[in-house]
Amino acid sequence: MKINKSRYAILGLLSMGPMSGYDIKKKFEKIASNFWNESYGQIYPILKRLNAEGLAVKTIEKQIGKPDRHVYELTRQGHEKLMEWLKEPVDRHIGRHEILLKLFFGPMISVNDNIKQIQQFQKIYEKELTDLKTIKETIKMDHNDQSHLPYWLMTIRFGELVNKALIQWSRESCALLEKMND
Amino acid sequence: MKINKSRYAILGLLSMGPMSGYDIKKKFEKIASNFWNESYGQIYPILKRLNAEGLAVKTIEKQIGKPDRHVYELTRQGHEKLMEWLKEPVDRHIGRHEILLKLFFGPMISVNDNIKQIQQFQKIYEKELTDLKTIKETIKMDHNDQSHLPYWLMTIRFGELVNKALIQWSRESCALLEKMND
DNA sequence: TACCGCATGTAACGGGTTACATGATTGC
DNA sequence: GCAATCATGTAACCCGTTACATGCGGTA
Repeated sequence: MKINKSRYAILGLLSMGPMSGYDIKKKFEKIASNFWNESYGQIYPILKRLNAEGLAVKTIEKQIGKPDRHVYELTRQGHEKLMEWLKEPVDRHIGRHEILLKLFFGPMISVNDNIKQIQQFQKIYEKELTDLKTIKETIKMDHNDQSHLPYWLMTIRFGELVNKALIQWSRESCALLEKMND
Repeated sequence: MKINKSRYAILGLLSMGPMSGYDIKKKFEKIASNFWNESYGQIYPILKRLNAEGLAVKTIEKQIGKPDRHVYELTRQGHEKLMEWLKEPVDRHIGRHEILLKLFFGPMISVNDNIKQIQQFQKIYEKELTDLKTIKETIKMDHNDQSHLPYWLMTIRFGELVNKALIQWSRESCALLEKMND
């Protein structure tokens, strides 16, 4: 059994207020880019389907000088579908980290080349850790009602802990490889 | 630009010795299930392509009472293609953890329902942590040459650190939500 | 008798990204 | 004059899983 997460991601954003496809993309980039993103290629067809299935209603807002906005609002059924999904247990998520695959075949290249790979990997997550600080500030500004903030901060904390673990692993692994070099 | 990781995963396994599609699947399950898996729907077509592109050669081993084995062996070009890829820098990997998406819309359901979600999430990674011990033992048996072992243990260590971080996050988050309940 | 392991493969489907098409306004 | 922002959408891909088809031999 396979469920479409993007569908629920969009349903979820709409639950916080009426929005257009364009708004949805921007919102994800602004406040959830640390763990989620959606492309227009997903968003627009999904909105169409949500509308067809009676989970959202569409209103067209005319604008002058700018294209029309197609604003979607959740129906009661939409809210219910979302809540159902929120209560369903999550399933295991396999990482498929490319660095692990490369390291798995480590002996094919030199120890130094492996060290370089890990160092580059480490840099990615060090940057991510500093980026998280910016997102944290952004969401503290953005939340309209009190209720979302604690949950949003949990997603930040998740990123902090995981990134720190990845950095620690990088340091450990490099140290190990450097010992092998002697 | 988009590269096919499965292709290189298979190329990598073949670099450790001639193998059939069936062997490849079993090998991944046995020694890399903590971070990688491939389905037959990927493996067989990829092997066909590797052969067509001159990266692997195919030999058919007849067996009695069992189906023929189509054994693939890397060519020199195959080895080179693999080494090239191993040296290419890895790119950022966005998690798309369903639990974070659900938590993001946490206020839609009760605090207790959110706690339940996190507890279930935590259980998954506690189990994963104990499973890692088994895999660790398996790979200590399985490695034929000395060279791979340290790298394989690094992939295990990766899992240990990340899973521990996820468990810690679960505990912290549950504690936070329980405080909100009062 | 029924299922599991061995072993190959394909077809259908669903998920997701990227590139493209359109077109007005605003700012450098 | 050029790029960016606003705003919608589609088509072509690639990636990946699942289900199915085939068929022998051993075990419970």
